[in-house]
Amino acid sequence: MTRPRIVFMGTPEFAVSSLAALFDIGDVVAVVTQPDKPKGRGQALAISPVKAYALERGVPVLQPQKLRTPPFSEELRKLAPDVAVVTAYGKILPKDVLETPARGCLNVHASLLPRFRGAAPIQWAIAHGDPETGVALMVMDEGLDTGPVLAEKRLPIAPDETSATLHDKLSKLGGELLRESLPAYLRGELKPKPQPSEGVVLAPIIEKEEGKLDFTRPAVELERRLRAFTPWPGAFTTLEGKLFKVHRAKVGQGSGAPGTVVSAGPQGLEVACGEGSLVLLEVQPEGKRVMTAGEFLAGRKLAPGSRPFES
RNA sequence: CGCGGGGUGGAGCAGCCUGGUAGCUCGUCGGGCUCAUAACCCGAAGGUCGCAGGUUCAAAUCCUGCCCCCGCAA
Repeated sequence: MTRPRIVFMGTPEFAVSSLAALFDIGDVVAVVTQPDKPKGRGQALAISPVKAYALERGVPVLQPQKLRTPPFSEELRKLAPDVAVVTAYGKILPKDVLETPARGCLNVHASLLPRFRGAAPIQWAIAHGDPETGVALMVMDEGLDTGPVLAEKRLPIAPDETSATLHDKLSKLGGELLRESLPAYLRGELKPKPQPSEGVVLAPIIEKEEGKLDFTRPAVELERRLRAFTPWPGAFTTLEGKLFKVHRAKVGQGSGAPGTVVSAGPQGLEVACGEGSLVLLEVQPEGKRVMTAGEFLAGRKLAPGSRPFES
């Protein structure tokens, strides 16, 4: 076929490399992204990373408030797309939208389906302690990440992986997956393969509360969650009523009543957990910059046996 | 004008309210002790207290403006 007409839908940084890949595959006739929203300390209106990139490439940008009223599918139909590619758009697509592109809507999802269906697959893959994850290209249906899979690429999860690092790797991998598989799909060479009914795990959107450190849990779990929820919402507790963030920690062998300080020194601030202990390495008191546990302890003595955290 | 915390020797903090000798825990340098150690002892260097004005006999401390860092929120 001639160069396919592609409509891209996506919003955050993660989606940018997918969009970039599409320019090598066909004509990107429009980019759909979430409306501009106030962001940052000054509450200035910010455009999405996808919009910024689209503007750079001179592609028309659509930012519908709603996909149903007025019917977004009408606008989409006028673009006569051969296919729509969706990467982290942030909204459920209604049926009439899914049916508008001639070859359907494809989704780049950041997990090995059917594991981690949902909004936060990267985070949950780390939180679950999975040894590997990946990206999947699937044909969208009306369910939540339930469509048949066309192709996937795998990636090991490093022991010190955070969602920040994994996010970048998978984003890039998503672009590669599109370059390799989308042309083949458009030529009719890829067969959608229904997801197995076994092994389904949901990856619900992360709430701020998820980052709260519960020292009654095993240290291994807390350490994984810390990495999973970096950079957002992070791992935190409170110290004298003020927010106390933990940016880096490792599992230790100490023991004691959950939440008590096992040891405090240049090597870290060791806190007893339900199982084992968590050695806090980099922390950040509210209003302060990130600092090592040693630096923090130089100005704030925490005696072993005390229980300063009020989470 | 979205809310809030903070800028004090190299690091982290106290002092500011109730102006008048710049303190603490580390680090650094020199010396000592020890089989040894994140140890301990002795001594030393190092600060225009973010910047600019103002009030005052006197400002880290009170007042005004500006710069920078950070938390919340999104």
